[in-house]
Amino acid sequence: MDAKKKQIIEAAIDIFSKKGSAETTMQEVAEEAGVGKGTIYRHFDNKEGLVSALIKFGIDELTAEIIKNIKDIDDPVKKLEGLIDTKLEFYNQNHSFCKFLMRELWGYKDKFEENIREVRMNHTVLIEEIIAAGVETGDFKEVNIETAAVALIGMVNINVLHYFVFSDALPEQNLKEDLRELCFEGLLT
Amino acid sequence: MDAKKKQIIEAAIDIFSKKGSAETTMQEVAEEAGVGKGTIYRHFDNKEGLVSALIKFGIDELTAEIIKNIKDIDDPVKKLEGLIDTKLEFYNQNHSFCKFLMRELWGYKDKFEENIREVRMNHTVLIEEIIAAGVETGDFKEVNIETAAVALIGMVNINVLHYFVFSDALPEQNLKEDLRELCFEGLLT
Amino acid sequence: MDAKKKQIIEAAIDIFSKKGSAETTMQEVAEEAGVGKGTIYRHFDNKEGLVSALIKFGIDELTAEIIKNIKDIDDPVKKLEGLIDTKLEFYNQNHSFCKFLMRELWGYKDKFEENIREVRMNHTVLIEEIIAAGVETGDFKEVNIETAAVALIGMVNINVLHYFVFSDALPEQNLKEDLRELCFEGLLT
Amino acid sequence: MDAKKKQIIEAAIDIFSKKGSAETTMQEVAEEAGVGKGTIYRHFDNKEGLVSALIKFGIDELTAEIIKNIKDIDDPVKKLEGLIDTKLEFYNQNHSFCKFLMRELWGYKDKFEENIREVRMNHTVLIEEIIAAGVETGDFKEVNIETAAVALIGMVNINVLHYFVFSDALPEQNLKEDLRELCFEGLLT
DNA sequence: AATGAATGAGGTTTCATTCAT
DNA sequence: TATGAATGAAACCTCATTCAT
Repeated sequence: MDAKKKQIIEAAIDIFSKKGSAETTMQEVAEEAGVGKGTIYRHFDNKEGLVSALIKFGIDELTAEIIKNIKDIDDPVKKLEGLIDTKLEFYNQNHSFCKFLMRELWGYKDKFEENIREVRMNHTVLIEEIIAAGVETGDFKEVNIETAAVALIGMVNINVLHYFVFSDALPEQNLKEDLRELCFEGLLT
Repeated sequence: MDAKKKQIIEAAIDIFSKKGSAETTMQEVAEEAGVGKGTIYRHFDNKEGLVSALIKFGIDELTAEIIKNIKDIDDPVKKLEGLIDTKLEFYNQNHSFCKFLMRELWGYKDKFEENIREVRMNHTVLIEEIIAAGVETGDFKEVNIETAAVALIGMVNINVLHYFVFSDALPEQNLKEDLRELCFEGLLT
Repeated sequence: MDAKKKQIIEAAIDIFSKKGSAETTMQEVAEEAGVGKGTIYRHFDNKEGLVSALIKFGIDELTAEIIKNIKDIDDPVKKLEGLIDTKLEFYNQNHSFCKFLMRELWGYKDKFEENIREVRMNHTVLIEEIIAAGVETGDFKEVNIETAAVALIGMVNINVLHYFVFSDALPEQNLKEDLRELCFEGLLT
Repeated sequence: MDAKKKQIIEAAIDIFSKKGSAETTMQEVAEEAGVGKGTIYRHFDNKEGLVSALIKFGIDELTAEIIKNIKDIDDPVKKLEGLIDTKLEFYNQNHSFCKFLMRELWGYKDKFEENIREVRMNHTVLIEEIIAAGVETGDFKEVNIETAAVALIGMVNINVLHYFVFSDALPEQNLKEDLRELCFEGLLT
């Protein structure tokens, strides 16, 4: 990828994640990236296009990371564990982007419809397939696949967002284990 | 409450939930409410104050509903069930508001800090207390209370948001049961 | 008409005629009119709409003036004389507007198509009808009506524009008579 | 002249005549000419210089053509006929340029002052001289030379522009004769 | 010499907010 | 008290021009 485009993407993620894309001006993005305003428009159609591109860029990286980490695992339980771990690690290493993503993602239907679809294809469906495989093997209960996948996403994402917003960092210990346990065995003793 | 203030709140929720508060003008809120723009400023300090008030208004209603429904229950498991049920029913009956709330809530730290605190006090903490009680009685595992509470919120809220965004309605059957099962017993057989 | 709208129209004509509409900013129009920029947009859709409205406004006034002055004349020769006189007087009394009109009118086809049509309907056709009547009565030669009407317009308008641009005023004497003579009897002795 | 400069001039005339110079970007001129943007600035100071050069270039060609065609004629009437004919033929063969010229020429005083003077020197004065000679010989009436010359220009130019704008071509027959007749003998029978 | 990526001043337009009626 | 015309700051985006390659 073009070096200048990468500069812009990184600057935009940083600054959007601090103030939100609506509260940030293109001027600020340009300054943060150390380029002229016009340069942003050479690489992205408009502000919405920039936001879109950031979402796609991040989701693609996360998805690639997940796939890399779980492609050689067969056991659905281990696969799901790997997925949770990868998500947590990715978010932890991409603090700003993570906040940005969680907040902009549930935007308004038509605005980034293309991206939301992409997210579903690359993310929800990925999880749905693992769960479906686990149901098939008898490892998982016969739950509604869609509900379970979305529940897993909500569980993990909202926890990450919660800790980032209120403590500026994930709890140092056991978040992984806690989430695994809640996900696999639930609250009851 | 002033009748006109209620008109404005209801109109604002409706229209904000369709297009997002950032994409909606005060003019549009005024028209939808059937009042003059100036009248909105008689009841709310400014646009941010209006958004804030809507969030508080909705959260208060939800919380009141939950408390009403579970205050006479002693068993932590039943209490949590009641909470999940009440949330789902409330969201289902307040379709627009629900979407608005989920989207605006994870806004940007300083913007609605007051409201986010309120939400935590009235909502997360409420759940934390129930879980803590359940841990006390031995009904629940010795999980991290905060993580578990937030996981529950994420699980429920993101599912609701997901179905509202992609299907415009909650699944007709079993969402309650599915979420209860995932929450209490997890995925594993 | 709204008093503020009139202020804007007059200011816009003044300033557009000095620098051309493309070289003038809405800010300048607002300042000249003594109103806020936003006020212009309450009365006109956008800059193009403003230019359009000015053209229509002026043409309508000119046409009304012409019709008022020649409606009671039957003789085609006198009618055409009245028309030439009225145009010269109107332009002379509306110095700025005249320059503005001549320059913006021959703009680019699709830009003000509606207005150009209006000008033709209200102006060229008006002249064509007088000439046609004169041909009928035998006062005028059997010329191509359209060519003759446009020639008359060009003769008068370009002279007015010429003198306004190069001398800032019409020649003090005889322009009327000179144009009448050229129009009716031509150059030859 | 430099081959590349000619490419640029021709491309610029083409594209300016379609959309107007204000609505055309240097980028578009460069693309149409098949050169880089920078190359245009090697041959012209800036955009205004380019427009200026086009006007001068065209006027010079037209003037040269006229002079070539009438330099051997002595009779003022025939001379003026030759001038009208040459103008019509030149415009007819340079459709785009003609529209461009007519529209940009009556621009704003200080913008192309140099060019407007040039046009006057090369064009109006040329006509004034012929008319003056005709008055001298007794062929023409004792009209105001300046008014008559400008009237002739307006008559011819506005007709050409009119037909180009509304019919995309000059009338197939008799325009020359009609204009000669109007110019020399006027409308009256 | 030729290019086109980069720039940033400057333009149009929107919209939260005010205030005279 | 209620209104909505008026305001002008501020945002997005364009494009003439420059300059490193």
